[in-house]
Amino acid sequence: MTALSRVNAHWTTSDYHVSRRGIPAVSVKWDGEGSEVNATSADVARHAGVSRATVSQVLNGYADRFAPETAAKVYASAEELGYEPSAAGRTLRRGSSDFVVALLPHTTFGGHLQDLFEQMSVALADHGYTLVLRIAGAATATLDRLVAGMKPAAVWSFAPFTDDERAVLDRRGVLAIDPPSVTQVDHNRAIGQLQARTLIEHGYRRLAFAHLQDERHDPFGFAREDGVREVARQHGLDEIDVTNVALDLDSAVRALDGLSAPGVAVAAYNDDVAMALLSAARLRELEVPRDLAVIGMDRTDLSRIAVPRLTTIEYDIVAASEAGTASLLQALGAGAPQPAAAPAVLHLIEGETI
Amino acid sequence: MTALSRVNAHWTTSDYHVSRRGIPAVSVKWDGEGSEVNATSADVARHAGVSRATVSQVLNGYADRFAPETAAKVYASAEELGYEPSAAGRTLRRGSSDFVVALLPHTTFGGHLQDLFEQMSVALADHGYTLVLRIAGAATATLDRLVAGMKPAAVWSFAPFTDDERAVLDRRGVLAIDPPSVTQVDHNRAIGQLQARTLIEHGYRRLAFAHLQDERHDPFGFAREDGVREVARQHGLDEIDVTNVALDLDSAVRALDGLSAPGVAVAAYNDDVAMALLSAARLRELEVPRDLAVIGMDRTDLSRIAVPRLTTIEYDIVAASEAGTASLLQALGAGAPQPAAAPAVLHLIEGETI
DNA sequence: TTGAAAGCGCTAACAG
DNA sequence: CTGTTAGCGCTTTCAA
Repeated sequence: MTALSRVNAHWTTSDYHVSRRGIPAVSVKWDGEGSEVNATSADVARHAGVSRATVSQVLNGYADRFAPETAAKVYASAEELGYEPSAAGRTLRRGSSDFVVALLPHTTFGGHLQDLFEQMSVALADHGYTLVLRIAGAATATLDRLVAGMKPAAVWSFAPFTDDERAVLDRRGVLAIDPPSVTQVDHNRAIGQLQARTLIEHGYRRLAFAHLQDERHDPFGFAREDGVREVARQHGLDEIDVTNVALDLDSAVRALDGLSAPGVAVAAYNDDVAMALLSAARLRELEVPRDLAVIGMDRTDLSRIAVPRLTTIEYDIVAASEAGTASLLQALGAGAPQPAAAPAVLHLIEGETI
Repeated sequence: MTALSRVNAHWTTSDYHVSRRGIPAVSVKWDGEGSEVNATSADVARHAGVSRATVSQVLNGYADRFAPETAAKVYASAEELGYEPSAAGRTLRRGSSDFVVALLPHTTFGGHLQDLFEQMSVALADHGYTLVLRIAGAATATLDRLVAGMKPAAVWSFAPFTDDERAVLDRRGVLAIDPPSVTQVDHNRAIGQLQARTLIEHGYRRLAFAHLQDERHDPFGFAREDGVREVARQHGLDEIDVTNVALDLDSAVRALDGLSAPGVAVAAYNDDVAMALLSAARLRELEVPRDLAVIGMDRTDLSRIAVPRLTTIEYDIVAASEAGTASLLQALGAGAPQPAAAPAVLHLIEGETI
């Protein structure tokens, strides 16, 4: 995994390489040479000796209305010509396209997000949908253009829609799918709860939560904090401390100084925050975990490399995404059977920091 | 920045929230109540008291062919009705859409990539294009479907296209833009050179390069290694050592043991690799930078938090992306003036590890 | 069991 | 200066 790894090439304008193959003036000959480009359904029909209507029907799942050999001819013809239906034509006729737009959250954009989208891409492709991605934070005006222009079958978001996004999607009448904030909160709460329970099991009685202090909007931190607090109360502990950590050493040291360490056990928003606190502890010559205990969240590669290794929680994004995909397909009316039960997605990763 | 931060919510199928606003049967009344959804150019024309052709012309940059007040009526009408042209209709007519597909490299997917795409989104939107993202590396069959169906104005890639991708794009006759591998190599070479020069300026005479050993394809490492080697030779140093580091402690320790430290100065593929080596050095009780010098690449947040702070190189992705966007627009025929000179994109970040 | 015809929204050529 | 017309590729009645 290379969650940390950044993009790392650069170029100048003149360095780019542009190519476009000559587009043949007429689309299809008699299968003359090599595979053809951009065959239309009319081409397929002619090649198969049937009408365009027949091609359309057969290729859209109504093959059983036709004689088997007719259907076979159509399939063969489409295959030979490398036919892919034009999204434009179909969209125009049907009123909405087969594209599904997924909004990429700007907040969390780790290395594993692509695994999620890859899983979704494949699952959706099986049902004839094509997944495209959009940066969520980008101006909602361009979202409006995208939705109005592309007429996607659905817009899906990993994080709850902002009010602006919601307004645009409603106005354009597009199927909009996001996790309702309530549940999102509950699940993030579960993360906080797991962190707190783990700390308490290890004997800690003074808990704290360290937020990531970031310029970007953080939709998750407060729910996690609540999860920690809740468990602390259930165990009759003192009210938890709450602090903010930006990803620089000064900020981490300041946060640590405010924490009335030694002896406190911190649930960190994520592994970055946890690592920052560990560095701060080292500067202050606190011993981990004796003087300061820390549990992270995410199981980044670097958290495993740290000395001592960070105790953290792993989130199985692929397992989680399968559930998300299922709900998306269900909303689209593509009868995906529901998975029997939600799979476990949270795993405690042992380290030496608690 | 939260390059490290992973996605961190989870959900089950039943948790998702689905909504679709009722779509009005008829698109436009006499501007009766609130803004209308999905007005067509015919609606705009009727509302403005002109023909559809006039609307089309005015809205596509030929307003000067008409009387000023006619154009004004059209603009006002479109505005009032919230008109966004249908991509499907336009695509059908024109043969290609206004979408530009950007392929997301699977290899490097750091937190800053979204800044790049945001910059591109805005720049393209100014010229009437809409950027959508695709995970590269996902089955090329779905790329084929996407290209054949969406008929994008261009497909742009940050990393050179694979042969499969190139074949699909050629076959569909779509404008394909990627950095040619030669230049890509040269620029990565510049990164290696800068690392080596920096180490040498600090007095080191025995250099090494540490690759990231990763399951994913690494298109950049070898060029960087070459850059380091080249500078080492120019300065008459011994041949450089080369090693591989996976992102776990065992691997890093093994690599370090093979390096004939103490005394060696390592140019790391990226900050992750550098951090792994620093952890290994700590385990082996080597003192940094006396026994082991390390320079990274990327300037991750955690590299700044490390004690001692990592000396590294920052890559200004937004400056770099501007050049990329310019070349894209140029290829699209949207006459973007070339930036005068390529901006500096590589910056040395001082730390205490060399 | 299959085909003919209409029309989705748009733009380009041409006519007035 | 502006409008009429045709047709991009597809799917969906409806008729044969």
